[in-house]
Amino acid sequence: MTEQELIRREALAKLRELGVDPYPAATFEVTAMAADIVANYQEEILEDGTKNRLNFQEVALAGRVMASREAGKALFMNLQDSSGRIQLYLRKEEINGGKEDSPMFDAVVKKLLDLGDFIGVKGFAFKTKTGEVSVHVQEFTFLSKSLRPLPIVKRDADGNIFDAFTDPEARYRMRYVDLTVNPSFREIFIKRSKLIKTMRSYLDDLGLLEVETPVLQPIHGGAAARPFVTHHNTLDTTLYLRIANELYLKRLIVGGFDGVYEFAKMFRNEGMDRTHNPEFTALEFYVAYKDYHWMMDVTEQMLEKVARALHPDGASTAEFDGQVLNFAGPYRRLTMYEAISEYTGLDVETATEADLRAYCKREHIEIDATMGKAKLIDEIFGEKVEANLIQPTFLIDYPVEMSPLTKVHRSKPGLVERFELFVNGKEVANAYSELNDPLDQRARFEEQLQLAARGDEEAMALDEDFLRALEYGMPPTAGIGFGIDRLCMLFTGQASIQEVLFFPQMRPEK
RNA sequence: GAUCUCGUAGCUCAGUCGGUAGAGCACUUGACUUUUAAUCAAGGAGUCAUGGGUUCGAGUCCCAUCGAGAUCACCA
Repeated sequence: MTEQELIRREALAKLRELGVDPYPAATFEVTAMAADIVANYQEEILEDGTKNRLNFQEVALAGRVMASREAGKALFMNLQDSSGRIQLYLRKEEINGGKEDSPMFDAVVKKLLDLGDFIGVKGFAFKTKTGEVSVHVQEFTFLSKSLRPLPIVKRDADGNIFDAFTDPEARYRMRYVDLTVNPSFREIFIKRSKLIKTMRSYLDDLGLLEVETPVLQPIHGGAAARPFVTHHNTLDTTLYLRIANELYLKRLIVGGFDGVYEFAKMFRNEGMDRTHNPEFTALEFYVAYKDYHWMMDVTEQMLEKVARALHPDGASTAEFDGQVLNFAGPYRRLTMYEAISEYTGLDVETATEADLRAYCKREHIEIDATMGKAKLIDEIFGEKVEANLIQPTFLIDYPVEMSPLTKVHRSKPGLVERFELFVNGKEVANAYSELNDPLDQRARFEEQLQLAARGDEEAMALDEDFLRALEYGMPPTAGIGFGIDRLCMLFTGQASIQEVLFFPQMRPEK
């Protein structure tokens, strides 16, 4: 144990000796928040020059002590609650309750109270002679003793920051410390909550039903990714943590719900980097009797609402890496073929597989012999186009081979009715006119099985029960999935997914 | 998975050519009845990520391991 930790444990023991419970059980009734007092305290100066305090004259606050400045028989502290910080002013005679021999001020407050401890105070708001709104404490209660020193960040009058707690490893492993001492990171998570709340309320207004579907699945369908595998003892069977919930949500459309949505944790047993975490959050929703054109309109409306809800001035924009992204619709709609033509000059519609291979070779795009035309197109898109799609852009009409759950295009042979939304060069949503032809769906699954047989680890598994559901009949349906973490990154200006997850995956300590 | 960078006090960091481990904040003791990065005085605090090697001598050089970050690869 470090010296400072030992000192705190001794302080804990001494508090108990003095009859102060460091961890009391009783409710402490909080009646005011720090930020509210600081923002709204009012006083007036009367004609005779005396001050008249107008509000917050009986307040009770609770929080952590984040700074302490002794001044003889008085003491200033900064108290931090969930709303922010406020200065406290304590005087010996009041804290001691007028009793000469009381240990409360000299022993308890000045010696045994440490930075990071939780306290409750009662008193009245006032302005110090330097003009800072503060609370004059008349009653003081210990609420919880902290046994480890917090890496408290200091800030001077000009806003310069000292000793910022910045080590990413320590911040992610001890998010509780990060959140306590780094208020700017708190804001990211508040925005995340607001983003989800805005989406949920938009979908509720559309009349969709929020549902829950299994995380433990016997067949990991709906996407192409390596799953986490687990085992159920009673059933003695292998189960997978879901890589997607798409096939379950569609079963609910089959069952007669016209619109369903789920905010769902997904699990993919793949690499980690600044845009991938093994578990991440998706929003998926499916609406009967709609197509992907309708879904593009809805996406524009929803994201504009989100942008305005998160922007401090209610604007439809977000700033990322110096770029101003505008989420007000309509977004640019570009077919896959148009996009490639625009950024490479290639006409992929008429090009042969050999033409595309030659192009990739010339442009040093890595390919292998097993790739068909569709896969080559996808590679070229990824290398040459994707990074250019900064403002929200719908990329539409993909080759059928890459989209086993998507309905074939109503007029363009070889393509499917699919779009992906790109923002800042990254995919943030993926949507289809859902494939509801059960025979076509079976054929597509079988193609995937052939890919798997050829060694494609990410080919989609065949789900007999899902096919049975489609055979009973699914109405025409539009569906979409959003990467919530990546949206959060965009709206909070964060380059790393770890900054928008409370507890990003880390290697075990030690 | 590959490459690069990093790991020193609770936090942020310095540490020269290989020669007794440093600073600020935090902490301890004392002073101070409106301070605010409070101030002033004194003091304590370290398995230099871990293990090995080279050397008379390693925080420093070499190797391995662990952890983190970045870039790349992979990845709906």
